[in-house]
Amino acid sequence: MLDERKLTVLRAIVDEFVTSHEPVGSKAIAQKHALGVSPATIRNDMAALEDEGYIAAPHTSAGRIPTDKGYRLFVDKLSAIKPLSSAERTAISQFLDQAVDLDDVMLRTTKLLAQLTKQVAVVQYPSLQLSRIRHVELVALPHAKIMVVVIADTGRVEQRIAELSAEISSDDLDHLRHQINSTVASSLFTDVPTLLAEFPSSLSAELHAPAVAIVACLLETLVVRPEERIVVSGTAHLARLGSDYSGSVAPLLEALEENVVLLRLLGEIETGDDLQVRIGHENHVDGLGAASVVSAGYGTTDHSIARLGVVGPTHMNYQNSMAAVTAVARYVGRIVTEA
Amino acid sequence: MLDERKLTVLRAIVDEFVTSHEPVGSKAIAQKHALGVSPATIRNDMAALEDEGYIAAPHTSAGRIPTDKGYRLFVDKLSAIKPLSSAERTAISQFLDQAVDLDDVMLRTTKLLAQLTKQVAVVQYPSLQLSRIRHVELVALPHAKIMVVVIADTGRVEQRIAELSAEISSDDLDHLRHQINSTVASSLFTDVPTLLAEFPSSLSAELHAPAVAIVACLLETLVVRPEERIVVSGTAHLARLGSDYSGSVAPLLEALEENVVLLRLLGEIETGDDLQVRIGHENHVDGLGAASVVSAGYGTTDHSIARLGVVGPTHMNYQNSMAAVTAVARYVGRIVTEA
DNA sequence: ATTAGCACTCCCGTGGGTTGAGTGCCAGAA
DNA sequence: TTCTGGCACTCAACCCACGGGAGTGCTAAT
Repeated sequence: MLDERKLTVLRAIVDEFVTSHEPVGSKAIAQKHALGVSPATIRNDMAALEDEGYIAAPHTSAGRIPTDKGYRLFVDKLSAIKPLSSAERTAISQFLDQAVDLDDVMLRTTKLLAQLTKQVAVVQYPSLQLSRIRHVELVALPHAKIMVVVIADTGRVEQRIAELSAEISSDDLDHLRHQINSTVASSLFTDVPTLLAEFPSSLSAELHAPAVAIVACLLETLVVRPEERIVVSGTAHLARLGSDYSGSVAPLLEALEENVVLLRLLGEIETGDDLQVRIGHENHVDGLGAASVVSAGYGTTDHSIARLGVVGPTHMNYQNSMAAVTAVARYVGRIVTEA
Repeated sequence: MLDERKLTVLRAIVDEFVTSHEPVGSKAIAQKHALGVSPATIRNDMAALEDEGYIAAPHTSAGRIPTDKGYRLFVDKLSAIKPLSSAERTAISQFLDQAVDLDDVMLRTTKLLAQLTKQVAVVQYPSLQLSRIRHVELVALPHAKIMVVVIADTGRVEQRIAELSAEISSDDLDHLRHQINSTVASSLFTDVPTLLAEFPSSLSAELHAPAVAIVACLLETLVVRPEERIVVSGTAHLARLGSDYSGSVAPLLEALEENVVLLRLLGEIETGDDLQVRIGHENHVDGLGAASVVSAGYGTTDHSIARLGVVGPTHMNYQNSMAAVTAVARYVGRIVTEA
């Protein structure tokens, strides 16, 4: 069906269109890509590619542009992800190593990805679902309120206010803190409900009520409604798109502000090597039919704790994006897990 | 120079242009605004307004559009800030009261402002410079590292890692924590350097080194490099602008990602009633010559701790924006200071 | 299987004519 | 003086016709 040369032609069309953003004709391919055949031959191949649905013509007398299916084949079979230069790699690690806390790591990562790819970068905070508890801190506030601070092993810090029915003594609070920490320290967030289920009953009567309130607060924060945080950067790159982007940027900007949509775009957290590319309508999000997402999980090599990626037009430079996403994910994973 | 009717004409032009985004002519004003005079009279007034620089004509046979100077006069003298409806007010307070922690308050505030004004909303976290310390927590980590967590009275939480030269015992850490807290609790962040200057020397020899490291970390976080956080929302509204916005949206999007620029846009933190409107070139930021910023401080009534506002095209609806910014600032100030 | 040639299609830029909204100015009315 | 109706003028926007050109599909020859 598709012999070697037809694939080469498809690759040429994608390459060309990605740089020029204009329909590419048979002549241009014959000249710039030195296939040793005439434009007429290319035309026949192009007709075949069009029949198969890999390319399409905006109108009769224009060149061809790749379809989603064409990009898909290109990404799967025709593009070698060339690794970044060593200069780039050292730049990445240096920039990220300057980060001073987790927020800073996340911020720097988005900035970096956006700059490397010239696209919009999206980075998810380490998921609470997959984190372990490093420490739980209880801070007494006025009016019988307790601030519950949870520190995850990834450096992520969450806090919430619990309201008690009565003031609690400093000693009792110390006791509670110690008991809670020894119960849940270094266990998975998802295991916390089980571990703390019987906890209040194990205490003396007067500590029972405050313990219930605090545990409820803890569970609310970590399990019932764990906030999946996301950082976005590089939206200015969308302004470039303007006219030669078939969709409108409005739905894209909207999607970038909706955590739920973003998480769906980034995809499920998987294990292992999971560089993922979603092209055009594969995203199944209204208004993003002309957008692609390149994403990967980060964490330890065999265990992702969150995802990051870039969002751009379907005619983006996939090799570059894939390389950058892969490299950055590796570095961030290292930083976040070793901290 | 400018009699009453000319001012009315200017107001009419601004009103009309803000809704239609198209140059407005003398006939339209005479009809829609029932001034009781003929278009010819309006034309004379318009000629005068143009001489004074309040309005301008894109080309000979088009209507007039307000200049920056025109908007300025409009905002200063011609627009009554009509308060929000009581329905809107209760909606605001209900939505904000659902917030579960400071991050949530900030996030909800931007979303709310963006929705109310249909513009880009910008909210600054309570400035560390103006906050008081509620509590300092020290958490021992593996490898002789200490996580220093600072909780401000506004609910803001900052954390940083301090590296010690040797492990420290749990008791010693408790001692340090207690000493630090009793020294700095409820004092201004800016006073912390003075308060802790002599602190390490007051300790026993073996606690001296770790105390120095921890205090250094604390100062780094709070004073030397206090991170001014900012949340932005509603960028999708920029997509609407497209053609009838004289500037490009690219520099706007860039500015929105640069904290430094954003802080400059929001303006200095002042005391008292400080609703501020910067129109077009008054922003003194390249590429934002066609953008306006409406901002206000929030906090207690006599003491702002940060600012929030909206950014939009110069032809935005100032009354609406000013009302929304004022109202939201009041509610947020209440929530943040009473927590 | 490849290629040269050729007719065909259709986007796009150009130029001219027309339209219409809006202006500026003037002369007369209030 | 101030306002108004009238009128000539300007100029962006729109329409339309036209030609150039890029690119295609088809066919016949290699």
